[in-house]
Order: sequence, then structure tokens, then C-alpha cells
Amino acid sequence: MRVSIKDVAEKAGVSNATVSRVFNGYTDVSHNTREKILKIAKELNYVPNSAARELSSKQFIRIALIINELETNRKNSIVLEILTGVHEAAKNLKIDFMLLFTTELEQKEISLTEIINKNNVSGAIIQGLKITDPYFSEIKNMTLPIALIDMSFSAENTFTVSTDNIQAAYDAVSLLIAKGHQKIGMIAGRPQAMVSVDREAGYIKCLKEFELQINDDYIVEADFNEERASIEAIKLINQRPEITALFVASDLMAIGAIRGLNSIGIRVPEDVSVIGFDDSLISEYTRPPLTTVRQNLYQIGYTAFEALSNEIKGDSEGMKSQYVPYQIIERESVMKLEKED
Amino acid sequence: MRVSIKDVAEKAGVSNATVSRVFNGYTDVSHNTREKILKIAKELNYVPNSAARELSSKQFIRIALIINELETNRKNSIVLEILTGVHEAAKNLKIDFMLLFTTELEQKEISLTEIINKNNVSGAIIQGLKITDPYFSEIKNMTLPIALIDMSFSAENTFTVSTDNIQAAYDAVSLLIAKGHQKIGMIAGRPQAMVSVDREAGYIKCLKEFELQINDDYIVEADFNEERASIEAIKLINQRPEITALFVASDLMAIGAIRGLNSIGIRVPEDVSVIGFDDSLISEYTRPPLTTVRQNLYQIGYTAFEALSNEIKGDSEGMKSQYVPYQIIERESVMKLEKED
DNA sequence: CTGAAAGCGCTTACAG
DNA sequence: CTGAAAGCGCTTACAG
Repeated sequence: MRVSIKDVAEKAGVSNATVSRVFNGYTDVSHNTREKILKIAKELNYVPNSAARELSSKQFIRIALIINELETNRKNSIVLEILTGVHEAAKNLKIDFMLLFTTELEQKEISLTEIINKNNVSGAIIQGLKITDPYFSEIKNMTLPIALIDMSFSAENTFTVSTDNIQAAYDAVSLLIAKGHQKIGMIAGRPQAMVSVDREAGYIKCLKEFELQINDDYIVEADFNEERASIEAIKLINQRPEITALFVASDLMAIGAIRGLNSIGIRVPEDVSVIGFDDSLISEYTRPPLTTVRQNLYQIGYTAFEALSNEIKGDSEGMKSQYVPYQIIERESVMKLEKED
Repeated sequence: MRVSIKDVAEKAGVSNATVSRVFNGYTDVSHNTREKILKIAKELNYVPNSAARELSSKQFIRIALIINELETNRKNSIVLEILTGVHEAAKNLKIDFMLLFTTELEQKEISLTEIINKNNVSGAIIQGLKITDPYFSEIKNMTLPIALIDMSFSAENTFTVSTDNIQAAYDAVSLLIAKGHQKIGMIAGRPQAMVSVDREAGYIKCLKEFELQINDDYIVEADFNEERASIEAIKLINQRPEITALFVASDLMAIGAIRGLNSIGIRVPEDVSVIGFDDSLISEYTRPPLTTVRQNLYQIGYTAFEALSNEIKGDSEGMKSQYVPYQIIERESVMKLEKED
């Protein structure tokens, strides 16, 4: 049998309550009994059972990190980066956290509220939700504080922590323009993903401000898929051979696009420049190494957790949406356009 | 307030016990009351609180996946692959699982037994443990069933799920030999990592069987670090210029080695062939794309979980150590050696 | 500074 | 097929 508070209490000749007080850091325990209890606990390898603690304490706080479609995201490091940030925050703030997984399918079987009730969650960080997901519509009817990652959405109980995707896309396209490019295409992800929509908005905003022409058929979608991006890039360049640069909404798609272009004899960056998004692990190893936008996913996870815990503890600053700084990483896939006239 | 079993029971006009029976799948509940309870529960978004369930049920089973040094492992996808496999197994087997993190430092503060007690864990999968870690010595004094990943160790309560690192290394080196290489160097990881030691053993075993000469100074260590590997590769080839092929204990180190060699004008694979280990995400995108050993980490996670749950449920087959198949992936970093005489 | 006792939300023999 | 009641391992007013 596992050692319980009773074992420690008996051996120390005190009541359960006193042992409990020691483990909860109450100061109103005499030095001697505290030391004695701690010593015996260590001998017995006693640590309070967290389920019992959770059940009996009204001060219990737990924040869940809810990951959507893990299976699909295995191929990138986004989940792991966020997880690392969240874990670090949880450790520093000494707040319980748990990982939960869903898929669109599972969302139809068990509601967010049910998952929350089941796991006694005080607040949640939700990652990778699509606007077509069942949980997306459920969120606004809840009172539980929720931090959304990679998705902005305004409801009372909700805030967003993310890269400023619009501005980052704007900056990426600016870089292309600064290098002399005027005919700039875009490979977007999918319309259900807010990040993709935002990046497209930033692309358009930038073209507008620089008074460059915006063509609908300069924009294609590749569902964040490497293979699709390869195909779409080929189609795009075949139809619009005047394009000299591509802004691509993810590194994986950028890599696909480069491969596609190479396959029809178009060189990157000599013939077409390409800028990606994410700074995924792969991007510095590709040929050419990818110029891209680096998101600070670790920081996003950390910040979301921290803000959520502030909110739960009653700090009014908790629920403010915030952007986490990004960075343009210049490598070799973008090149200055030589004037041809 | 959260909805509890009492709310459902009252509204349905039955006792808590009956509601509990329904949610535990007992068959001795009349069809009518079952339907009624289920309907009301759905209306109320009721799901049994898992902490309460855990505390009251003696049949409760939970398997923990314990990840060591997450921070260090952010850069590769090993953790995420294993996690995905474990999660999938947990879902299919309907067994509770939780993620736990440690570092060498934290291991000194809280013992494995304490973590286990605290979280009411019935069995654990431990990943990335070093033989110098405190938990390593603690394991054998426990009775809790433990699955070790990437580390073999024989104790009553323990079994291993992993790639057959010795055989895989043997096969990798065989491939080099089949391509005509005779002077084969190795870049190992670190001696505290059993996988590194095993891969080195496989390398030596293979050379022996093919009656090739084994030189101590053909083997260097680079701590699984890309930068170190670059430096060590340069030193190795400078000292032993007759080497025509390198077996490297990880892809990341292989990539470092290639970069190092390139920097002193040595081409891969034209001058020196390189074979890596892991088939990390990066390896197919490098120049040249890496020939390497693909481990099935997803499967390793899945298998470990499944075996552990069998053991806990009392199936005698549970505790057998097992190897998960690997695969040599031939890409372009290994080349047939041209005879020079 | 310490203890007795109620209560957290469930499960599970036991009885009928 | 169903209910009353004890118990899981803690926390926490309350009393002293």
C-alpha cells in the first residue's frame, strides 16, 4: 500500500491536519514538529497524493494545454516548443498543468465543458483550433478563462497570445519589396486557419501600402502541405511567369515550393526568391537555407500560461491579448532583383 | 459550481450509486433509468470528475510517460514521436496517462517513488534517462513496473522497448562495407547514453566480423552535439586522412560532421561517405540528403504503453523486453568507393 | 500551535 | 435492478 498522510501522522505522533499544514507551507506549526514531520515524510517517501489534494482543496488550480490534431502536427516542432514554454511556466509558477488532446472527431463526442469538468480545469490554453471545430463555437458560451494560440477571437472569457501575423507577413513582404521585387505571389495555407488568413491580410496590406498591384490569381492555397505547395507553385509560376518572388505561409510549404520550382528548371533565389514562415528546424538546412519569419513559440506558451494563471488568481491584467515578438531571419532564399531593362 | 454526480442523481430521481453504475458501464441497470441518466447527464454536461474517481476506485490505472531533459530535446522530434505513440495507445486502450518531466537536477529534489506516490501512477515509461541519473539507481529498488526507452537494464520490475541499436549500427556499417569502404570512422555520442554505447558496440562488432582493423583513434565522441561533431570530424579526418566513411550516432551530429568536412574542402559523399542515425525530420532536406537508420519511435512509445498496461492488468506477457523494427534509409550521403589502385 | 470532524465527488461491497 | 453507507486521502474552518 502506498504511504498516506495517516502513516506520517501516526509515526510522528500528530494529527493528519498538522502533517497537512506542514506540506502546505503554513507557518503556524512549531519548528520542532515541522522538522520531525519532514524527516519522517522523507524516510517514508511521502508526498501528498495530488488527486486527494485536488478534491479537497478549494484553492486548487489547474491549467490545461489542449492540443488539436497532434497526429497532423508531428512533423513540425510547434507543439513541442509550446509545450516546453508551458511546462517551464508551470514549473516556475508552481501551478499544476495537464496536457489534453483532441481532434475534430473527438470534439463531436465530448464537449469542451465536459473535458473541463472531468479534469477539474481552471483555465485552458488551446492550440491549433480551426474555426470549423466544434470547440470554437463552444468557447464563447463558457466562463472558463481561455488563452487562444494562433487564433484571435473576442469573447469575454478569452484572449489571444500569438505572433502578430499580419504585421509579420507585412514585414516579410516588405523585405521582398526592399530587394526590388514587385511581382510577388503568395502561397497561403487554408482559410479555416486564422494564421493563414492573417498572413494573407498582411501580404495584401503591404502591397497596398507600397501601391503595388494586387492580383487575385497571385494567391494560391496549399493547405500547409509540402506536396500541395510544390504543385501549386509550379502552376502559379507557369500561369504567372512574371512573378519574381513568393511569400509562403509556412516553411514546409516554402520547401515544397522550392522543390517544385527546381523541378521545372527554376532556380531559387536566382530566378524566384522565396520567403517562408515559422523558422522550423528544417529551414536552416535546406538548399538554399530559407529566409523566413521566426516565431517565438516557446515564449507564446510561457506567456499564455502566465497570463492565464494571473487571471485565475484574480489579477486584472491577465486577460489582455498580446503579441510575442517575431524576427525575420535572413538566409539565402531571397535575393536582390537585378533590373532587367 | 461544477455539476456533480449528485446533480444528475437528483434530477433523475435516483441515487448516486446508480448514476455511477451507468458511467462505469455496469450492465445491471435497467434500460430506462440508464437512458434517462445519460440524457440528463448530457444536458448538464456532466462527466465524472477524474480525481474523485481516481481516489475512490481501486481499479484505477494510470501510466506515466516520464520525459528527461525536455529542454535539451526540443531540437529533435524524438519526444514528440514517442508522445504521439503513447497517446494513441492510451486512447485505444482507454487507460489514463500523464506526462511528467524531470531533469537531473530535479531528480535530486524529488525521488521517483515520491513522484509516483504523488501522482498515483501504476506504471511508468521512462525516456532519455542517463546512467548517471539518480532515478537510474532508484529504479531497481522499486516494484512499480517500468518500461525503459533507449536504455536497457535488467531488474525484476523493468523491461526495455527500443531499436536494436547494436544490430542497427551493425547494419549501417555493413552498408558502408558493402559499398567498398574499409577505413571507417565513427562519431559516437556520449558514454552515459546507452544508445551511444550500443551503437559503438555494433560498429565494432561489424568491423570484427568483416575482419577489418579496429583503431581506437577512429572513434571520437561529440556529445550528440552538432557543433562538436563538426569539430571532431575535422580533427578525425586530419589525423586519419585514410578514412573514407563515417558512421555517426545521430543525424544531427552527421549534419555537423558534413558541414565540418565541407569547410576544409572535403566533399560528402565524393571524398567521405557519411551514414547517420535517427532519420530526423531534417535529414531528407540536407545537402546531400542523409543516408541513415530510421527508428520507429512512434511504435516504441505505443508498444511500451501497451506492454505496461498488460503487465499492470496481470498479463504475464507484459514485461518482455522487445525490439521495434528499424529501417536503413538510403539517400545520398553514402557512395560506392572507387578503387584507386 | 494543534486536533476533531466535516466534506470534496466519486466507487463499491452489502443488503434487499 | 437499486439504495444507504463507508471509504479513498487529503484540506480546512472551528475550537481550544
